Amino acid sequence: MGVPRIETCRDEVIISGIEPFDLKETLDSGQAFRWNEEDGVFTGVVRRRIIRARQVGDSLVLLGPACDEGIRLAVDYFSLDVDHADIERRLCAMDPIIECAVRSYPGLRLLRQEPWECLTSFILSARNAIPLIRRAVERIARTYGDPIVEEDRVLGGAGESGDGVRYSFPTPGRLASADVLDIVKCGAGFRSQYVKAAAERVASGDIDLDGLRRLDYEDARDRLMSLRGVGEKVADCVLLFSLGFYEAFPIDVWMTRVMRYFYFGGSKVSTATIAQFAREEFGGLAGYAQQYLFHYARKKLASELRGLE
DNA sequence: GCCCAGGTGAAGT
DNA sequence: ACTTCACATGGG
Repeated sequence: MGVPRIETCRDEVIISGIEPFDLKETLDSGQAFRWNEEDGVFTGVVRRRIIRARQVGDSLVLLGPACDEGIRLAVDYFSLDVDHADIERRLCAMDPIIECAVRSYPGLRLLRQEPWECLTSFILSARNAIPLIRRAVERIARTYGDPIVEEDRVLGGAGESGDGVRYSFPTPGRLASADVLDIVKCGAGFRSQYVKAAAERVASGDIDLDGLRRLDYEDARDRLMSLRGVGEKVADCVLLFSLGFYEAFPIDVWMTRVMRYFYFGGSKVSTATIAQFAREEFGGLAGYAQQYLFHYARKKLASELRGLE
C-alpha cells in the first residue's frame, strides 16, 4: 500500500489512498464513545481537538480549515498508516468464518485512542449499556473537562447558539481531585470509585499508561489489572484500542456468544478456553479478529445469538 | 415490577 | 480453579 495522500482544498482536507476504510462502521463498532453522526458527518473529540469528518468513496474528508497538527492527529487516530489491506488478507486466509466477518465489514479499523480516556471509558463499560456509557463519558467531560474553542468550530458554526460546545476529556489529575458523589451524578454508578482510584494511580505516576507500550503483552495486562474495576476484559480493551497490542482479545458477552456459535458448536465454554483458542487461531491479529467478530455478532447475529444462553 | 446491559471483586464451594 | 452474588442506573 502507498502512503496516505493528502490534498487540501478550501476548508476540507481529503485523505485518499487508504482503502479499505469504513468510517461509519469503525465509529459504530463499540471502540469509542464520543462520536455523533448527522447527515453523514461525524463529529468527535480527540485529545483536546474536535474532529469533523465524512467519507467520500474510499477517501476520508476532514471538515474545517487545514492544519498540519489536525491532519497528523486524524491519521494517527484512525490508524491510516497501517497496511489494513494486508491485515484483512491475512485474516481471510485463517479460516472461512473470520473471512466472512471481514468481507462483511471491509475497512473496519482499530482506532488509536488516548489511553486514559480509553481506560476510563471501559471501566464505565462494566455491566453497562453502550448508550449509558456514552452519556456518562460525555457528562464527565462536560463536568470536569475544558470547553474546546476551535477555529474549526467558529468557522463552521455561523448561526451557532452555544449548544454544540464540546469538552475535552478531563486529565487524571482533574478526576483524582473530584468528589466521588459528583462522578456518581454523571451516571457512573458503582464504577465511580474505580474511576477516581484509577485517576489517582495514574496522576501520581504509579501507573504510566504510555509506558505500558514498552512492556510485553502479559506484563502490561497485569499492570492494568492491578487497578480496581479493571479485569481481563477491560484491560484487553485498553491494550487493543489505545496501546497497539493487537494480540489482545477482549471477551465480553457478545464475544462469548459468537465464539460459542461459530467455533464451539454452541456448547458452553469458559472465557479461558475461548482465549486460548483465539491465541492459537488468530495469533498476533487476535485483536482485529475480535473486532470483526464482535461487530458481526452485534449487527447481523443479534437475534440468533440471544436465544442461545 | 422485572430483566438486562461490551464485568469485576469478594466470598463461597 | 470454578460458581455465585452484589454492584448503580436506565431503557425495553
